[in-house]
Amino acid sequence: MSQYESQFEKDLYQLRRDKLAQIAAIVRAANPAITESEAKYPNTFAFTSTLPELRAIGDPLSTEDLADMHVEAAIAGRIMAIRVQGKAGFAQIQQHGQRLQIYVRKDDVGEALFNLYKLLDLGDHIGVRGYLMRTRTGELTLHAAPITLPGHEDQPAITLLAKAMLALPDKYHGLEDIELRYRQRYVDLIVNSCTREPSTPSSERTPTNAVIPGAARSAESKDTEGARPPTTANPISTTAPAPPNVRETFIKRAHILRSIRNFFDARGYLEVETPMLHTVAGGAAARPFKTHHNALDIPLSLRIAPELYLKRLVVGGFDRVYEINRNFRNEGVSTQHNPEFTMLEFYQAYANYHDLMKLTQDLIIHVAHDVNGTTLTHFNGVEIDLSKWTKLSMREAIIKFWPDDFGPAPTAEVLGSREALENFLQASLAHCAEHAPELGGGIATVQGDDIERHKRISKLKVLLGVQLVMLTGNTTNLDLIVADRALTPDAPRHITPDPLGRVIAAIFEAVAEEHLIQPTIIYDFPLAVSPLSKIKPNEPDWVERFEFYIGGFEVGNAFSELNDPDDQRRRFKAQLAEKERGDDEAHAMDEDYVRALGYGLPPTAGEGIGIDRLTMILTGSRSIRDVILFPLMRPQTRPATEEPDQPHGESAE
RNA sequence: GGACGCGUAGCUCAGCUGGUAGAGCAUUCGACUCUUAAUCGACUGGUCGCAGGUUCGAUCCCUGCCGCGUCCA
Repeated sequence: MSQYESQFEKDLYQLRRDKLAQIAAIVRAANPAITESEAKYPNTFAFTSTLPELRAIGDPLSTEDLADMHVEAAIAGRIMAIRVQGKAGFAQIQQHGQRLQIYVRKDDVGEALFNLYKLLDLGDHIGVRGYLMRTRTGELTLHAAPITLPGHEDQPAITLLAKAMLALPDKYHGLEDIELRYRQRYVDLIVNSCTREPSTPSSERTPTNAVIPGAARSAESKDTEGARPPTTANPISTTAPAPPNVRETFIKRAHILRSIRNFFDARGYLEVETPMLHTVAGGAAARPFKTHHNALDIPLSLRIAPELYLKRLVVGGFDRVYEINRNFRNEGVSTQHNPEFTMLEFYQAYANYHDLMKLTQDLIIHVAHDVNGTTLTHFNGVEIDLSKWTKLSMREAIIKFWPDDFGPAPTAEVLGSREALENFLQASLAHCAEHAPELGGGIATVQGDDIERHKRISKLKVLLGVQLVMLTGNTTNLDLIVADRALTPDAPRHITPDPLGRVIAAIFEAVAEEHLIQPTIIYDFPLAVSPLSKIKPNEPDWVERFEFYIGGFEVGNAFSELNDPDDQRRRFKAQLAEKERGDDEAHAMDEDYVRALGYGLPPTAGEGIGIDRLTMILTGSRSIRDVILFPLMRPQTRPATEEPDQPHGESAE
């Protein structure tokens, strides 16, 4: 397979090799001591300021100030715009997500260096020495010229540091193809990391009021990475939604992780790392990735959760532990799922789920303030206030969000008995069929808002119909629900019914989840879906567990941990029975974990929070792939093309 | 796994129920010593995702496949 994706690319590569050789010749003519390879790919460049640092110095200063002060500097960065006009030229250099213009004039740098400048291309890394000035239009600019700073005397005003052999995408539109942005994240980061607005200062007339980038940020944010002016939204965008500032998103992600660690460190939690290679993948309901250890010749699974190991540590006396790392679940990809994702899990001895409800709110508010400076965030066009939380029990949520089209909402009693729920679901489906008959004729007969309503109703009809089937085990009445994969018309007439708790949990997801946009804690889960949680003192079918939802999806999951080894063994056995029934996400038996509980797990509460999803909320990213640097993609099959000549005889690496 | 949508130059996109493809930017060459989506002039660049089918003729219509996206599971 060719290393080039097109003839264009191959020609360009050769052209750039030629230019690189010419540049090396110019460099070596000026200084014969420099080797060919050093001239083409220098080892280093001694910059005096990062580009954001230099802008912080220069932005507040007026044209006159700059002329008086003669601020000399050496900077390094990537060329993101270049314009040559006769015997002078401008270029924009990008570093740390910011840009600074440079001005190169033949009179100042000499003929040889100006020839070198003309050999530069979009995307090249260069080092520039010079002094700050403002152009006629007021833009802060580094005027390339010899400088007198110690160590920089007699050094060239322009140094090529690394040549771009491939062309950057359109300088105006950038890279908008979503697939390419994920596959070639490096290109995405280059071109979608900076507002394309020229760095025009507000300071020409009122230098004292000028905004210094970074000055407005919180005191603990000392890193230049984070130092950006607040105007990061794409200012040029007119119609199409521009790609987000990718760099900003991932800087924020790092900030979120740092903030979480600070939060837990300050509360006496120990950060630990537990195995990712498991002999028994447990701690969650999910299918694992399977792999194999050669030397030991044993099958292994990538972990689906660190839960059981973290609780072993609490048994061992680490009363407060947390872990932030990758989990792997062998499931489909969507805007909310990536097969590998980052999870925070933390455990606290002598606490229960009520304590964690409080801690969760504190954590989210802490992180939001740390990272965004506010608890307000925008997601899917909705403003979310992360400081205002609602609490509903799962049963309350079902009642509250029960859709009108399905008649009156169930009562608490209905949700307490199989027979009552069966009768209720039958009545609800009948009510829907009777009161929304105009929507039964297909989507072509409905218009406008009704289409959305129709979609919602038919989706719910299927989901609730399926739950009725799962409740009774009777699949006879399948005409309603053939859309469901698990229940095709070929399914057997009678199947083993689901436990009541499972049906209730499924009904909750169907009717309530999408409404949980503002932060909401849903507490008290059915025992049937919670094999690791402690039972509620007065309700043997319900456990002390909550999940919290933001933006319409689950972000975290927490419970008072089951610490009775006998009960835990029974629950695992019940899960094995589920597995026998065909539920391949049922929990596996973990004998060693039960043994650990045998030594005594103190009363403990634990929680898992999806870091990717939390990052989505805090950065307003609609897709999980926008907060994962390299989301899983199917490998691309490039057409094989002949590659006859390799001009420089590359070694096979 | 299912439904719908998308795939045209390196990038961003046009392309009329069918007649072998266009623009801007980038590239290349030329002019220009304060430009900033620089400007002006000239040129180059394509197996129209892949494979079949219908047709005298397919980027366009049909089928299958591949990749991506959105929604659903």
